[in-house]
Amino acid sequence: MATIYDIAKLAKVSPATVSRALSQPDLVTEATRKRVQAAVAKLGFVPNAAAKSLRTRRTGKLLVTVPDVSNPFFAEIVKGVEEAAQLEGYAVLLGDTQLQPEREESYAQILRRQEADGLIVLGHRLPPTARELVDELGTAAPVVNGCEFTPDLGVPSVHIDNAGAAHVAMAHLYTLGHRRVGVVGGPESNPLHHQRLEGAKAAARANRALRGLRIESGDFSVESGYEAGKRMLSLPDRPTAIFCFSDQMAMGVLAACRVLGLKVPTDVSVVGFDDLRTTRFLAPALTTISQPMRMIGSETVRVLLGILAGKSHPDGVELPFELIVRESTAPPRG
Amino acid sequence: MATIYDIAKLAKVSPATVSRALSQPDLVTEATRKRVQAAVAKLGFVPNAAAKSLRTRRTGKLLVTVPDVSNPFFAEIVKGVEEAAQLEGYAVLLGDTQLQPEREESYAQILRRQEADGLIVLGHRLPPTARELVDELGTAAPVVNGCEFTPDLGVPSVHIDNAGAAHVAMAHLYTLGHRRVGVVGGPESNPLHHQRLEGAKAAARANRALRGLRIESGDFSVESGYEAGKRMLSLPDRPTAIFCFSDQMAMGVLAACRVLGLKVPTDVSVVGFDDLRTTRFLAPALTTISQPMRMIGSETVRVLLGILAGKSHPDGVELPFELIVRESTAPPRG
DNA sequence: GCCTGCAATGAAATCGATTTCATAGAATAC
DNA sequence: GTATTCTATGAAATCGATTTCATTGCAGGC
Repeated sequence: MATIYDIAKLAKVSPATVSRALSQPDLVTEATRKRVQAAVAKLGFVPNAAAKSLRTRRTGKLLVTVPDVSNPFFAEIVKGVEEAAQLEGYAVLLGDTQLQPEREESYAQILRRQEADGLIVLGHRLPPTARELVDELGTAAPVVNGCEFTPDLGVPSVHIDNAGAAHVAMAHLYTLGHRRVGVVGGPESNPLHHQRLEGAKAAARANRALRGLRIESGDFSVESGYEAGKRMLSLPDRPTAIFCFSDQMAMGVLAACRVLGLKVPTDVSVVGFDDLRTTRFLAPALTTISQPMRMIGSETVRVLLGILAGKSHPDGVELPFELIVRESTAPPRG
Repeated sequence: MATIYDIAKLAKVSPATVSRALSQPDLVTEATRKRVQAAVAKLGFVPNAAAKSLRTRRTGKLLVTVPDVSNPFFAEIVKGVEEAAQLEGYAVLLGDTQLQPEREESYAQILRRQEADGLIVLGHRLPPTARELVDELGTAAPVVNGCEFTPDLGVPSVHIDNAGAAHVAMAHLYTLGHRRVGVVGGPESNPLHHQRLEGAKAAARANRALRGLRIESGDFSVESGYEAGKRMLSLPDRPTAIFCFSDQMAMGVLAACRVLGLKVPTDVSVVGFDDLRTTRFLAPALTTISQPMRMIGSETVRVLLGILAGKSHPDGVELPFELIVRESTAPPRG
């Protein structure tokens, strides 16, 4: 592997000049720049990243930790992150935490070792090492949260108004005339779950239907939606509509309906959350809350790079959502 | 940030000893190791990755390039990669190429700059820089291909027998009694597409049904499956069964059937490919070829680490597939 | 014609770890 | 008891870039 010294020798200049010719071209004459470039081309020189990063204290990498990349919701956000990062000249280090604290921590260490310039956490807690960093540096800590907003995290967050979105989804069902509405939520420990549940309850209250509200929790996966759906729909006074906190769970509920011989939306209305790319192709096409996943990803990058550039964004960013009405919701029968 | 020199001073040893105490503990006495560890704990020392990597020429990172992370098929493979990598102490750099040659190339450069120890390509071509590397180093080049096997790539590959799998899927349809069978393939340029098409044709030939074979191409996405399905099913002598080269396209075909008022499997049988986690929850549950995506991911890591350890795997690995019969296939009507 | 200021360059220090080589002292061999 | 091998450690070189500081030479000001 050729080094900057080899280039220097070949171009008959000092290594310092080579460095300048490559990273700050306007500091050298046209002539030397040309000579350096020629030498670079001839030897196929590529600067060593470790050496550069050791000196400059920049790695050009952003670390993203995600509970599960194979979950299409997160995959879409990661895609947005990657896209924005690449556009800004950064590479993406991906950490799949599987919600295991040890994995979360082990990825946070990567930031401490200065193997990445910043951290994007798609999840609701900061591992100890990241916590320390945030406590030390305050709003200058290069840590941003994506999609799961919790004020006590102490880092900027990019998210939608989850309570508001849940409210809108439920209001849609109440407006159609439903009174007994089921909610398939996320894990109890999840702040998203709580925010959405708050919104859902508020809507129920506003429609004097709190009593008809039934709540089950899942883990956002199709399987858990299927199970929760079966439980809920086997009740004697089963709900006439179900609002799920993810499209995947809604898909599970749809499958549960089929198994139980219930027609959607005739017997049961179903609303999802996320608007994954495939949801509109489900049978029936799913009514859902659309959230801008790509943009959540790209905005986290923007906020993070802002912090790296010295601008702090203590409050993060709130992005818009939208209720998309498709075929899976209708007035209750009779 | 504390450095190894600070630790050395505090522990009253030389930096060399600190380094040894941390990376090769059996080279130092128990006593000094303890002193060093105490100092490390006290100062919260974390070794600088760039410095380490500059000296050792190892980064502890593997680069994965993928056409589209938000495609659940690739997301699942990436998950397998991440899992295996983390288990072996490696981190994963993720590159989403969007099939754009410039992006592919820009990621290959990362390998050249020695920002990663190896490259996993999920795709069917090597960008120029990776090509060079492979030409230079031969089977010692730390480059592995995942899922899209082409012998002329010149790098080991982890994949299933795509032609064989397509053959099995088609044979299933012919055994049910179908004669007019449609195939929704991938892009013409895609080697996977060709291998599967070969297998499909062979099956058609073996069943004397070549004439009834109709071929459309998509791009593996739901949308393209939907379009291809509509085209195919609007024909006067429409096929009674359709084999899609991805579950996503099969999902699109299912949606097309609904729009055209055709029942699956009564009017049309549909077979997918991949067995994504959600396909069994589709309506109707999809008959498909199951391929071990996670394992494809983890095996690429294993092969790659093998190469880094000096073992070459010129032939790569072929993993098993399986036909999973669910509800979307049945004998043709009448 | 001399002084000042700027542009272009080079020498050498620097980033923070690892590793080679040398050395002192302890352990073993005979 | 002496020679020899280990063991534990330290000094200094090293990885490959960037950057500070110094120097040279030339243009412009007076």
